[in-house]
Amino acid sequence: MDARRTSLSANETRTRILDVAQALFAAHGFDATSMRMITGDAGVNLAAVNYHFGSKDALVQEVLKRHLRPLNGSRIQALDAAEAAAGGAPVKPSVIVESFFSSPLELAAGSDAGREFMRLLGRTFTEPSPMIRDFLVTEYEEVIGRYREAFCRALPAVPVEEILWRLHFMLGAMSHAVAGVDSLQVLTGVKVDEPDAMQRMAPRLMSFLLGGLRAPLPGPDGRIE
Amino acid sequence: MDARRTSLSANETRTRILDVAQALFAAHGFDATSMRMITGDAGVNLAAVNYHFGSKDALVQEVLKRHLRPLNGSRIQALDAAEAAAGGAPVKPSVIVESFFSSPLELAAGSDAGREFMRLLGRTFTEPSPMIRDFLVTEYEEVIGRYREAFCRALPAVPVEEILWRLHFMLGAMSHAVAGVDSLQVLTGVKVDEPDAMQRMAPRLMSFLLGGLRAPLPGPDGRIE
DNA sequence: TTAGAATTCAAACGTTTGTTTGAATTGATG
DNA sequence: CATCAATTCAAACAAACGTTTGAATTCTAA
Repeated sequence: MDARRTSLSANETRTRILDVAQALFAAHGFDATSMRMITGDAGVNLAAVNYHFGSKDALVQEVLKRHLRPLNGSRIQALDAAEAAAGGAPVKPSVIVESFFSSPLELAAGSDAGREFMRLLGRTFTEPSPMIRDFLVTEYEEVIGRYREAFCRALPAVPVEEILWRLHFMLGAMSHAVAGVDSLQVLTGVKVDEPDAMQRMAPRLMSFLLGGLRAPLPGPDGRIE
Repeated sequence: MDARRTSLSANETRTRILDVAQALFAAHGFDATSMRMITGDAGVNLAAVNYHFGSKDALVQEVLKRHLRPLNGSRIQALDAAEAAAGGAPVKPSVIVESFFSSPLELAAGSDAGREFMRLLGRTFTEPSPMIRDFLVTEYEEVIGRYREAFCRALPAVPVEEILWRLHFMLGAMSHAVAGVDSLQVLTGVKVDEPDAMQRMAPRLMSFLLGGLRAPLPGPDGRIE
């Protein structure tokens, strides 16, 4: 009826669905977000999600892929650059950590949508659904492999298993930190919701991660020192 | 029809529901676990949950409370003991960390059910549901307050906000680590499923946390050193 | 302008969800 | 043994879920 535009272009419908779905997934979780909530908020027909994406599961994957692909791409790019700068020599652990964690932190600090996505991604790691589990394994396979190799070259004296544990811990710390984890947020009083929270958090998290990475390994008896 | 016992005692029905619910919640998440799955696996009638607990939400809270109450109780007990041992003087940060994190790690290492519960608890932190959020805030209020105070007394030179950030990071690292986070588990190759995984993880995590806690604070410009 | 593909739409599909009901059964107490 | 409360049970409830359908509409090209 409008003189200018009476309906959305096909691509605009897609991106509006993706934007709204990301916001709702982040706010309520995948299961608690219904197709009717998504299409309602997006102002599109209920059948639009199935038409454009096939199913709700496919939409979930598409929402995650949209920003995760570029994110892991820039992680690999950063590691490539660091290795090139090192010229054959192993890259320093701190540089590896920095190149792995600066991309997501910049994404989270860059825009509201970026913060929203990282919050969603942090929650996604704890999703037990096989579909999401398989998706994450596929998406992270390459980047984790590259960084594991880089760590092993940088710390040849440290057993691989120890490196994997620390990588696991670091991923968990960042994941929870950017996810906000509202409960802990309220408990600790740290406000992750504010727009500039990520800028203030990033250097603190990076320092914490490097401190953890450099911590002395526990002896065979479990004693720390 | 059995000569020995034809039905369950009322309390046995309750605990069987709690046990089965905990296992299913940990395996599939709260939303993806239906009342019919719970009552079916427990071998009780569908209406039993509503009769004994009132609602599914109430069952969720009861499952969490059952082990979280004693867990946070022993945390406070450990801090009490540490403060008594210090006799008026501030408790060393490493001792505070140890007293906070050793209880959950022991719980996770003690039994399959303990590991299962800690895995569930780790996932619970990322649940966006208001009901769970409010529940966690209430349950953690006291213990977080006590430990925050202890940290502030131990590190008077460090601003409160910095302490809260680090507490937040440490909680995230442990939470993710014990939750297993199957995706990362597969990616990093770290097997958290095995029975003795927690015993091997605990000292490594503790060392990592202390390293992060002791890391240098970033300067006002965000530089680490 | 017209034919055909792409997209939108309202309506309904069959399932599954958590919860409730009222009768049947069990356990404890007198 | 009789009584009453506690518990279990099969059955049904309304509501919400993801998905499908076929017609209506819009867009694209010839």
